[in-house]
Amino acid sequence: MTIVDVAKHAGVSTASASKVLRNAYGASEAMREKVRASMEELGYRPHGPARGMRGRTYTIGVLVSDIDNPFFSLLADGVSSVIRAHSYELLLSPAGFTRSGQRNVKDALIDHQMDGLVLVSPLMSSEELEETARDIPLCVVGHHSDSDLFDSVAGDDELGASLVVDHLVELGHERIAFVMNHDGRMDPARPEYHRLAGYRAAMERHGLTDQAAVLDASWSFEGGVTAARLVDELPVQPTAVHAGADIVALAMMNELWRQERFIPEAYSLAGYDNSRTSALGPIRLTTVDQSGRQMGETVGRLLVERIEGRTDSRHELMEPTLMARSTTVAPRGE
Amino acid sequence: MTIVDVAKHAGVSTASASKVLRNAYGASEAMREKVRASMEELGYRPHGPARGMRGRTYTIGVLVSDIDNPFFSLLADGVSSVIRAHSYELLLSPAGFTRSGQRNVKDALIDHQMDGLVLVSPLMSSEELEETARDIPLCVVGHHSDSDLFDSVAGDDELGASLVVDHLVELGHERIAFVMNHDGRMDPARPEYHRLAGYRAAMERHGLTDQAAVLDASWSFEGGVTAARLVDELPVQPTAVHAGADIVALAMMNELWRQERFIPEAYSLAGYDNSRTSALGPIRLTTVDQSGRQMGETVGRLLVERIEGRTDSRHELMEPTLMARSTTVAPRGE
DNA sequence: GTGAAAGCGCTAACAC
DNA sequence: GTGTTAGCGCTTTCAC
Repeated sequence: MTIVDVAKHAGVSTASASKVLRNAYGASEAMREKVRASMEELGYRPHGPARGMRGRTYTIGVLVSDIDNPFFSLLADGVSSVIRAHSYELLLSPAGFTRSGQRNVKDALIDHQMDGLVLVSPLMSSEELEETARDIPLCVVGHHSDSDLFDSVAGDDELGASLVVDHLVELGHERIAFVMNHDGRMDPARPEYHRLAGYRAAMERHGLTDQAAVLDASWSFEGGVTAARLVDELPVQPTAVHAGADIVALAMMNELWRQERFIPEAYSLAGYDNSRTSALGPIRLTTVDQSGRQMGETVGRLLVERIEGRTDSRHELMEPTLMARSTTVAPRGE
Repeated sequence: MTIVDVAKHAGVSTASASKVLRNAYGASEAMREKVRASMEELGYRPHGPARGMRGRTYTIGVLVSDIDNPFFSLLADGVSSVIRAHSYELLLSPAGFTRSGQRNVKDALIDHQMDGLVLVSPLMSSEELEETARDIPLCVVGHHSDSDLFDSVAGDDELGASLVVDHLVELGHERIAFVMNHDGRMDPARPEYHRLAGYRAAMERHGLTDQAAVLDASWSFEGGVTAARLVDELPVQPTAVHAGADIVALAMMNELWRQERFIPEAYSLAGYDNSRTSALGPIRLTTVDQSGRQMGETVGRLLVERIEGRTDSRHELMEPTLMARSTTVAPRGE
């Protein structure tokens, strides 16, 4: 069942059938009807690789570290909903947490002639991203950039972190610690760089610079265990901790729970990401919502624009919102 | 940069270069060396669609409802690790929870000439699966089947459910309710059908048939809210509930928490899936582990075997294990 | 607005 | 073991 069969059945040339298939310019309405009817009747399905050979694959590749992240799920949904409307499909590829793994998957996606690429929080330098952008339309998520060669969509991490500090200060806290992901200390492309900056700026704005304490731990479950220990080792105990990311906060809660200590009795705790788990009854973690779905929609829109010809770059910053829940309360005795 | 360039550069025919590329039979070691060196030197990358046109795409498509499910993540990791060793790539496609959406995505995957397909808990009849299996090597996960046309990997749900009942009985429970997903009542292909059977069989084995109570609610967050209400409406309160799935148990905990009631004080509660959330400190849900990674590895192995030529079908049942945690305790006053 | 024909990069069949 | 060549299904000039 090929396009030749369809053309024969409809009594037109393959070229015309192809135009109808692609909704391309240069076919009369009558012809479109005829061809579409034949396609329907014959149950014709276009052959992906054959299309990819000459034209487009109508497929957008999305690279993520691992798929076990509720934020990615929302993001993928958002991208998917937008690009489907333009008859593109979405293909997701889990690439792991190593540079080489991500590079392999990225190359594989390019080899498969994806029409566009989405890289989510990639472990790649800005140079490598620009290199990639020369090969394929590119939109990067969660990487702050101002490159001329690709688009980016990121949360306003600075604002998000300051939202948390403002909320804690409003509750009466002064000694507020922040858990930092070491990797991003010096890299302005990373979200944690901006969250730290937002935390620092907000503390200063409230005249609390002296009360600030930054703990060094990776943003992972293991990092959360470390962070819980680091808090205890602080010379002066904070009354509140901004964990920087939900996964860290959840691990800290887990670790304290193991020691039969509880949040918010031990200290107030906030995360970042509004993961599904954070909303659950017995947890109710105060966090920051990034609206993954909306970010995904933006990504989809930017990528389709770029595939259709835009060449100048766009860099969107999305506004996060605070989700105040049960893990942040007024400090005791103050 | 095509295979023709590589062949020229290495001073061999394109056919030979192709053989080296595919690790196919019929090329001397000397030739392999030469060609590989040229590929390296020229930075040659095979063109996916061109390969898919004549031969294989070296890509396996995995269809999942949505990617926000920790079990899928482990599964994908497992599949990926096995197929990579055979130089296949994995492409994941979130297809949503509707029949039509899943069918569209499945068709798109076939159109793209995937070499094999993994369908995870598909919303498709066994007939439709057999239909699909005529088009493409197929392995289905979480669908109990004995079809001759495709392979399947599923957990031993009957055993899993009875493990939970045994555990609860051992703690001293007798009035143990089970939350059932209505959709699967009559369909022996569905996991819930077997979990219900396992629950019933175990209750009978313990002489508790009269104490059994099956509640009808969908296996979703919303279903969990309903289930919590249904438990309260039972004429005789159970001392323990097997929620059938973690998501249901978590929603039930969440709903009770809203009413300022707590697990296990209200009643003992068990889930199924060993989701990451279930292990967290403040939750510690008793559940059943399905070892998603191992299932994924099995899926990968079966699919590669089938792509390489096996034609008879395999149906693997994987043994689950009980994860006894804090939500199941001895009933009060007994 | 429509059709004929070339050719994308690769693989497989077959000849040597 | 190695090379020659046809052709996969589609898109895209370029005539008409």
